[in-house]
Amino acid sequence: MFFKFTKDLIKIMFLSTSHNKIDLKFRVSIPASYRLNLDKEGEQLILFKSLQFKCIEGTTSYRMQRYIDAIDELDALSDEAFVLRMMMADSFEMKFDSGGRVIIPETLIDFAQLTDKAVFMGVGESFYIWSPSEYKNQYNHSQKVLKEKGPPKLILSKKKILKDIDND
Amino acid sequence: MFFKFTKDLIKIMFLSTSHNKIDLKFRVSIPASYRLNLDKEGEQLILFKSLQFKCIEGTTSYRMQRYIDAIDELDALSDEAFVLRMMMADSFEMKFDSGGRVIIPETLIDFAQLTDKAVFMGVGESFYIWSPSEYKNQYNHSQKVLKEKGPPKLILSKKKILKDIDND
DNA sequence: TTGACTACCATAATAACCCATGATATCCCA
DNA sequence: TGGGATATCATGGGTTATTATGGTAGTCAA
Repeated sequence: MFFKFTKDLIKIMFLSTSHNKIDLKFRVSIPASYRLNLDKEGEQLILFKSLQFKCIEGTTSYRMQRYIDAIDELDALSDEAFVLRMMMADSFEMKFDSGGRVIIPETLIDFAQLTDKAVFMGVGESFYIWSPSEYKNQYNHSQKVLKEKGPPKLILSKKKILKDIDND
Repeated sequence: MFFKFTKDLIKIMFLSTSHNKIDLKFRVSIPASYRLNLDKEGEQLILFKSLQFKCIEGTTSYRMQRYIDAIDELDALSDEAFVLRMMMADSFEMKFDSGGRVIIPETLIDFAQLTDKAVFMGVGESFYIWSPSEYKNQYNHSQKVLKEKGPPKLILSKKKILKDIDND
């Protein structure tokens, strides 16, 4: 029963990576699998400047609301809240053309330093749009960490328990 | 209640090994027993690059969702988050054709260096897809360890401990 | 009327879908 | 328990639908 409940909480998943072209009109195809997930949930696509990286972040209006709520938790007059609000102000609701493309706003193009190629990187509840070179940096970094530190531990609670047992 | 929850967590879905053909369209049959288990649970199949080996790992969307949830718990700039995000990005939700086959994404084919044969190896909650040669390497390695160190005693005791946890 | 934007059409490549078949596994009843 | 009937499995191949992307004609505002 509890298990079932947890299962029902499963939200949208953006997965996989694809390299799509940005044409002269700043149009770019959103990967079909992302679109399907959005359609299925009846969600709008929001694009905004990533708060952590030099890339565009894409997510649903639902999750965007959660970001906004998070800002409200902060001291309204703090520098932090101010910065977050400025970033959020540059978020856009996207409209698809009949071919599943959107026009990326210029301010986002500039922010992520996109030219003619966009790398879509699905990371679960949201996805990133990188320039190919920035994507490569991100990829190389993760590979380096993986090599040096090995796979992340204690991700899943059961694994953690087993690991503790193993180490006895 | 808690028993049910725990039980579902340790459900064994994938067992046995089989050698299947990859055809010219990159299609490969997922072993029927794996499919049956997925169907029974109403789960989608996710394939992704293994973090540990040069192989593809297969698991359920439920399990992938738990990785996604774990990301939100982490500092977004932590090493673990980097690795997990890249794992999402290298994950793909599979669609079966009427014959129980999937098309393996090119990036996964390349990563696991697959050509015309795939070895499916069920390991409980997930399964691996190896190239025949890499599978052989791993198999030989495990045999060597077995010979040198003897059978791992951990396996039995671990089960016992899990059983104890179940019965709490 | 020009320029920018938007809503459609066009197309080549690819993936999804469908039906077929030989091989193996399973069933069933004498 | 044997062995023929039946179902299922892995695999092949052809047809249709979808995807990513290029192009064009219509719209609106200055």
